[in-house]
Amino acid sequence: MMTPGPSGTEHLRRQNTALVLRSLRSEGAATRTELARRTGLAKATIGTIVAELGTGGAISEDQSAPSGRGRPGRPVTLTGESIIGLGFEVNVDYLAAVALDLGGNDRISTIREVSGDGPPSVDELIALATEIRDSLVADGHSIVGATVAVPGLVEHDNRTIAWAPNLGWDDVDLATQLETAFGENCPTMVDNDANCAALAEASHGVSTDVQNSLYITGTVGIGAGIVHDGRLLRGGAGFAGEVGHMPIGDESSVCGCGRTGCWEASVGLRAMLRSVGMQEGETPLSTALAVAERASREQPVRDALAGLGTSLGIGLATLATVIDPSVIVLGGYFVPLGEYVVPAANGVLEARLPAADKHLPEIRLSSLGIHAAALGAAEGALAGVYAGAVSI
Amino acid sequence: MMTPGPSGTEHLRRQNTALVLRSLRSEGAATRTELARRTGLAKATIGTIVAELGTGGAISEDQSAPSGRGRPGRPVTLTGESIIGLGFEVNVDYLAAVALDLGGNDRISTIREVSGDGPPSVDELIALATEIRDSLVADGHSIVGATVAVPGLVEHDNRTIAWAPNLGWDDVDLATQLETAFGENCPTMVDNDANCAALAEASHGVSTDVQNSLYITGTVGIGAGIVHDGRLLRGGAGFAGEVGHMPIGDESSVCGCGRTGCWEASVGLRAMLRSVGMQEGETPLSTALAVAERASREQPVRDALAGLGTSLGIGLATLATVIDPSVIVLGGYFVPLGEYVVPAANGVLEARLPAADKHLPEIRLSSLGIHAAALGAAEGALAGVYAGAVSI
DNA sequence: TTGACTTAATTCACGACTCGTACTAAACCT
DNA sequence: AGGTTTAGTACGAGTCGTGAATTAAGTCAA
Repeated sequence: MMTPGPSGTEHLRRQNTALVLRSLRSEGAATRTELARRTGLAKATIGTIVAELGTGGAISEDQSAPSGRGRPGRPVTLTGESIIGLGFEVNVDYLAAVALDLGGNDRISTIREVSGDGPPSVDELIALATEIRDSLVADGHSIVGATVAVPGLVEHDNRTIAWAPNLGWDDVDLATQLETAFGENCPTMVDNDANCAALAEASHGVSTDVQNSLYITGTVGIGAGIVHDGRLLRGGAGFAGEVGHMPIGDESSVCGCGRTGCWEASVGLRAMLRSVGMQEGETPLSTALAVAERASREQPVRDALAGLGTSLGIGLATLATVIDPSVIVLGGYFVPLGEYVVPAANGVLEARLPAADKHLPEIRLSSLGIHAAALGAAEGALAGVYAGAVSI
Repeated sequence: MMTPGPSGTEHLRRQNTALVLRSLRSEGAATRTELARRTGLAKATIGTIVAELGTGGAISEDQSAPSGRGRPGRPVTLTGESIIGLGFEVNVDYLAAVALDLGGNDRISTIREVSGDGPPSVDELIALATEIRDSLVADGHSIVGATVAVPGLVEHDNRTIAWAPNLGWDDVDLATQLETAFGENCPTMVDNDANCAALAEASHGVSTDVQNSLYITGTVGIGAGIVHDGRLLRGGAGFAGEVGHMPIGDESSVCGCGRTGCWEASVGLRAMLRSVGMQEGETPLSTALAVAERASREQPVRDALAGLGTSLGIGLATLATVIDPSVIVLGGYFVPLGEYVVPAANGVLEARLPAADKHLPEIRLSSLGIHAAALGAAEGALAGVYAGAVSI
């Protein structure tokens, strides 16, 4: 049921160090005394931890802070410039990379279009990853880990891609390939892109204020990332969140997977375009922008989008009934169309949720854009530090 | 995102003590040397922990064990006779109580029919609870906690009933009422009955071998308990698992909640009876036994139950797509009808799950019967001990 | 029966950790 | 200048886990 390993005293120190780091991140810079109050640790303990963190380059000390009586405190700030987590996203038409330091600043944030046609190759990803890593290492940064977000199913060990139809990278042990490419010790993980985006919204986006959130990706397919009690819900085999194929849609609409009645056959990009009678553009986002532009002028388009919102709401109501998120974040193509689909979706939630009068999840629109998945991947790479699993 | 408190050295000891306890429970009795190997702790540490556990009455020591060469080890067994977790279940027509010791033996297991008609009163529960507690305390047992399972929504703090239509116990702060009734320090929690049953199956039932399971209650209503990574999934407000009202059923069937299309309007007890053309009996279980008896003789009944299995399968496929359980446990009235509904449900899972060829959840039938919820509640009361949160 | 051998459990000295108290440092106020 | 107030540090005490050495308790062979 639960199996953390044995704990020695140095584990205790990592735990408390992580506690200080989390406090600095979530509640901002503070003096040692203030940190002692926030964490409940003794002042002496805070002193040694902060000193250690200082030599490790995780924090910087602002000079003095005049405030009323007494000796002024010296607030420590979580800059962590030299401590970096790497995040990558592999998508059909681009590669994205984000380098996030402990302070939460993205020191690198890149999108690289894929050269030829067809999805990128593993070699292209490795080239991008090693290039970025090398430049960071050359600048004296120390990298604590890397995560790659992919559109597909990832094994539960977070190392191997089980099934990624859009990339054709089936059964690729991506984590090991990258680790050997990096040469040095740089623990690497692979995760689903929706999971990563959900983590990004929960740590840097619009759902930072809650512990339970549900992120919905909206492109041609529909995926979900579920954050429960601050942690990703991955499921027994790592395949949780493939909500696009929930059998709750119209039985007459055929899904790309060959089945009928899949949710994404009703609310995916193609279904949306069919309902408004428009053609697909360059990217899901540009397509949605074009639709939003027409919706601002034409009532029938607005009506069609409200219908889409209803279908969306039915799926969201199903999901909310099961996992009870505090916040639902809509991403991808739903963002530009938010004002047209969210009211209808909200109406369905109010009508269908068993505990609607007690508690209703709040629908919000993603604010992170195309970097979401890579940012969440980088955050995931840093997670071990904040959890006390990794020492710095 | 994560907020465990500060850790001192005594916390470390509790952590490692809990590690030993878990090892003893899940892998059985062992000598100190064997425990050191299993947990990774030093032999000296195991020695002191075992000694402490011995004086606390959690373990007992079998005398010697002749096995080949060398000094024979003295296996320690997790009897924990004096350390008790209490579990209660409040249902419409009965109260159940289970007293579970650390060794996993239920020392008391009682069902009490409710006297008058209508659901039991809070006073009846308190009477039963204090009676059982007093008799255990009189026998020298020490009670580490109590949990009450109720059919309804429980606030996220696990203390207050938010909504229990079948009991009429809305907005009752049951935890505080029981704690004051107990007098002494006996931390008490309240939880949903499906959650408790899920925990029971995961700790003593048919899903002990996996970390991710989904339990489905089948009575007039349908509920779910979700165990993810060995822990209950409760959701942002504690309302997760109200799957009976997922909007995935037949739009023409009216649910008891007044809506249409709820899953339980298609697979609840009443819907099942309608499909086979039979009347409701005394209890859901006796009703299902009568149906199973007729199904063993009449093909039309079997056909109707297969149809029910298909509806069941659609809901299970929806759930499995979202949370990816390794095992699905069917409880309540589904148990006697298992052989008639499971094959159809399995067929739907195979046809509908996106990753069906990679991984398919296994449907199993509950083995714990009517005590399931109370047993899980007792297990939940002991959970703090195994997690290292409570010292003994 | 005796003595070598093997394995289990305990003892002990050591290092790492946290904590509380006493002490020093650095400001402001009168 | 001297007092006051608050921040940070130094230090000893107590707890914990660890590894090596030691003791305990059997088997096995002669």
